[in-house]
Amino acid sequence: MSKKERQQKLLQTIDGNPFVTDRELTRQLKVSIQTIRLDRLELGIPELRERMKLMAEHSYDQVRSLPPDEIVGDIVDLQLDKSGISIFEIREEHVFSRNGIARGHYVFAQANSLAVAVINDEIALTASADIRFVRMVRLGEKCIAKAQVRSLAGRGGKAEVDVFTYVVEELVFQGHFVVYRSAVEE
Amino acid sequence: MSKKERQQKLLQTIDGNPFVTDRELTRQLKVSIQTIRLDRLELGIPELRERMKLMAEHSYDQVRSLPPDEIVGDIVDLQLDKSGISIFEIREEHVFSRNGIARGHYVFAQANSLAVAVINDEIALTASADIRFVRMVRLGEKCIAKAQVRSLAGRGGKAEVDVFTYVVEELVFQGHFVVYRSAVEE
DNA sequence: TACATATTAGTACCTGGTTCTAAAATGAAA
DNA sequence: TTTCATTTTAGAACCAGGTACTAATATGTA
Repeated sequence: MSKKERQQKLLQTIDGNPFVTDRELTRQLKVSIQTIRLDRLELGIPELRERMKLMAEHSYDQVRSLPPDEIVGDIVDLQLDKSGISIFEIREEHVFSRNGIARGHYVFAQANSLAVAVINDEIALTASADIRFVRMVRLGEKCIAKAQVRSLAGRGGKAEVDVFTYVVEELVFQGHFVVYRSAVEE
Repeated sequence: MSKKERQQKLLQTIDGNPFVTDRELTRQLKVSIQTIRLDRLELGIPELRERMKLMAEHSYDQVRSLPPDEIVGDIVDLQLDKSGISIFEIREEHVFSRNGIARGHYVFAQANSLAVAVINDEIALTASADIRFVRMVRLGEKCIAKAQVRSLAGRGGKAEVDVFTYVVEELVFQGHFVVYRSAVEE
């Protein structure tokens, strides 16, 4: 493998998983750790901790600068174990090309992500869900999902989260999620 | 200032700025660094790097939405209006970085895609669904989703599709989908 | 005065690096 | 084949921001 190829692969790998350490990269690319570090230097890729810091700052800024009605990012408001709001714009790649209607799983994914994000626990996984697609969502529409934590069992229990998704003022989706939460590491 | 008061202030300070180091905290609270660390220990506040890592993972997991693929999973068998089988392998990009467990919406997306694909109609949209994540799916596992059409109203009506997803022989997901079908172009 | 609690000090050690120097391997041109 | 540049590897010193542990000293209070 040439240097160019390796650096290409390095970029891809780190892009696919930014939490990878140099040591893990040596195993994947079969070169010494010094080479990895020279490559990162040449490519301008910061070290793991710096990458995590940048991501953390970015998300922190996002949640901080909560623009009341402006549409910017994904999660615009998050009160752990209480509520959250996320915004998702339906684009080309989310719709059936035939009719411009959003595929259900994108609308679900937004709600599911939010339901999981709002639960303040190391591990939060969806256990079950009861969902209803109230009306079709079309290309270009902005889905505003609002989550409310309804009940919250102690650590290691289950939480119930209701999510309502609106386009402007109109309800397009509703879901009742049971989220499994646990601090255990299995 | 009492211990309680100080710990209260510590919580507030870190909450207000999670990127603060212990050294900076000593300056603000006028106690030794050991006291700061004992306080963090008692309050269960992780160290700066761990805090940043958690934030980064949280936002990263959140940001990762579904791939812009038309259909999630490979459909390997399809008998329109009857049944279908799709295979989907859980890879890096589908799991929570922290624990390698698949995000629920991918498993849902596979089932949803299949439920829609199995309906032989110009437009087929998910109307509602009742789903259950039976067990967690892990990195590298192959999900085999099997769909069965249960009932089929005439054109313009609703169809009911059951999807069961397995890893090897083990059931990991089950869902009952109500799919809206229509030849109308609205 | 005695005792418990709280605080401070100091050391060894950890991860995941940076920075620097230097040796070895590899490849291509003369 | 020799020569030279590039590439790769190695190793040591050092860094931030900690943890874990031991031990000494303050401080309040009964």
